[in-house]
Amino acid sequence: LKTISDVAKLAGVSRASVSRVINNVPTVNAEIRKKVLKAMDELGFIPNVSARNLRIKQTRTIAVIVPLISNLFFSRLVQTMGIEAEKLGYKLLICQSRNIEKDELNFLDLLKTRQVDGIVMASVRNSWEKIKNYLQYGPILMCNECFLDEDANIPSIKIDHEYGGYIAAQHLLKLGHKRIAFCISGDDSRSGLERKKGFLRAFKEFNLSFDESLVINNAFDIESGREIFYRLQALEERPTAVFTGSDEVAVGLISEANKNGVKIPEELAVIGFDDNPIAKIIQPGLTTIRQPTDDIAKASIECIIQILKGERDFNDVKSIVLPIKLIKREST
Amino acid sequence: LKTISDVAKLAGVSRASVSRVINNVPTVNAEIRKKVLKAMDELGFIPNVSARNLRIKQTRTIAVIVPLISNLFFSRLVQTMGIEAEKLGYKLLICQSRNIEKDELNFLDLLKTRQVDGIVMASVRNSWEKIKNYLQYGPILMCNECFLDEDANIPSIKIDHEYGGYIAAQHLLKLGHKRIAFCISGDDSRSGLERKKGFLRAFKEFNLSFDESLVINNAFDIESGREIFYRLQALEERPTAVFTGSDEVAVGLISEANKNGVKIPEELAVIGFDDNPIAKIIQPGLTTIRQPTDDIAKASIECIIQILKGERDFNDVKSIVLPIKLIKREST
DNA sequence: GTGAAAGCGCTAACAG
DNA sequence: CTGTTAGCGCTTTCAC
Repeated sequence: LKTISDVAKLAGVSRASVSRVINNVPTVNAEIRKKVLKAMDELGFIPNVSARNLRIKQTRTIAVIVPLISNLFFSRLVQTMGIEAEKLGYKLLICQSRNIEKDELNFLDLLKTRQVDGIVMASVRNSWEKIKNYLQYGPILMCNECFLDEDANIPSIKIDHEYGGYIAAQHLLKLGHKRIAFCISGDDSRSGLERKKGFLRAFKEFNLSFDESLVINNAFDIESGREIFYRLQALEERPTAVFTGSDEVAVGLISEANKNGVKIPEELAVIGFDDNPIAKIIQPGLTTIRQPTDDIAKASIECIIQILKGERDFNDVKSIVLPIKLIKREST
Repeated sequence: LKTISDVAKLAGVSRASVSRVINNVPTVNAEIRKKVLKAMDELGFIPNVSARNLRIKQTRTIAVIVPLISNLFFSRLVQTMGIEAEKLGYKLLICQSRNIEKDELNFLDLLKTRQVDGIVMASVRNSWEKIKNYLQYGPILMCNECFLDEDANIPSIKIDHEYGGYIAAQHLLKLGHKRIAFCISGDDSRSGLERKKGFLRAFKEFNLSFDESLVINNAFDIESGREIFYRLQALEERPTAVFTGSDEVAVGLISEANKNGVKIPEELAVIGFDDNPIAKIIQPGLTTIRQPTDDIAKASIECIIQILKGERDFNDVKSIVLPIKLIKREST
């Protein structure tokens, strides 16, 4: 494998000149550029990126932390992030924390060890206390997640989860539902708690009280949706509607309802979150809250790259909130 | 940010000793180890991985090339690969080629530029001629894909696509279908062509001829499944069954059939491929060919890492074929 | 505009 | 078992 010195020797110039040609420094004599290019071509020279990284103290790589990538929302989010990063000349390293705090910290260590230039957290399990220690090593951006701590001071690109919970509840309450189950992905996820706040706000506006026993944790995939159906059926006082927090959970739940002859929405109304393609596939079509997934992904990547390039100051970015809306289909 | 020299100075030992402690070299005096550890801790020392990579000429990173990650099959594949790589101490860089030849080559360049140690190709668009030039820079493994060229000599972990096409066709032919549409993901994908071979073999066994006008290209997601439904409906001589090549396509197609009152399987039988969770969600349940996605992913990662560690010789690995099977549900 | 030289932070012979 | 030494391949002042 050839190095910059081999090229310099063959072209009869200095290594510095070769480096300048590689990096498209404009003030290089056309003659030299030509000779260098020719030599590079002849030798099949390819610059060694590790060496370059060491020297410039950058990797042009950013990490994104998600729980698991096969989740429909996250796979789409990460797909768009990857394409966007690529476009801007960066690599995206996808890190699956599986909601394990320890793993999440290990991925944050990528910043310390200089393996990535910045991190986008599309999922957080650790406390703000823990996370903030990493900020000294590079920029961290929250993507659709948040800290409940008042003093958490970190830029975030997200939707208004509180409002999402609010419009979901409002929609169901307007339809006359009074007992509504509320699902949270993961165990007390923060965005889930935000949504719950909005949910409760709607109940308050309707002068109704929410039965806390109807909160269901760890609802994150099709399989958990199936289980939740049976759990709800087993209740003495069954709810007449359920907010699932994700389309995947909704779809699992509806599928099981269909199998058991429970009519949706007559016997149980279902509202999802995200608006994935499966929301249109299931029968009946799923009413849901649409998230602008691609916009969230693009904005996150653009933002962190701007910060890395110094085009934007980390402390100036506060919170960017993207719009959501209710998509009415047949499940409510 | 502290370096190994800072630690050495504080601990009163040489940089080499610090390095040995970092790398858990066993032959280090306990006393020295303790002093070094203490110094590292005091200084908050974190080794710089770029420097290490440069020195050892490795990155402990492998790349996997897929078309797009939000596809249900690939997101699951890559999820498992990521977890497996992590377990074995490697990072997985996910590269989305979007089926663009140029992009695929750009990702292969990661090998040349020493940014990754090896590559797993879960998708190939370029010719064997092009790909083989990259083998001199590091190991490349095919994952569920293949080259049609006779002389292509490269290890691959995959299912028997030919057999998959065969059992799908056989199942439908046994049910009495004679006109069956055949979908291929992408445009002449290689695994798709393999499947078609098996498809034709079954026709031959039944002494039937296959109508080439029933081949449909570029079938890869839910949306294309929808379109295919209408395309099939528009035909003069409609097929009575369709092999979609993926569950996503099948589900899009069935969804549209339901909407239009076309009875599945009475008016149109549908068979998918993969056996994703959505196969059980759609109504009627989707008959499909189950791929051992997780096994494929694990075997691929294990294999390439063994090669990288020198525990296995690149040229000894031939082809590893994993079993598939027909899952009968209600759509056929 | 170009080259010489220093050094990014780490590891691995080698000698002791 | 430990320290000295010599780079890995590249970029970037700083003179010229």
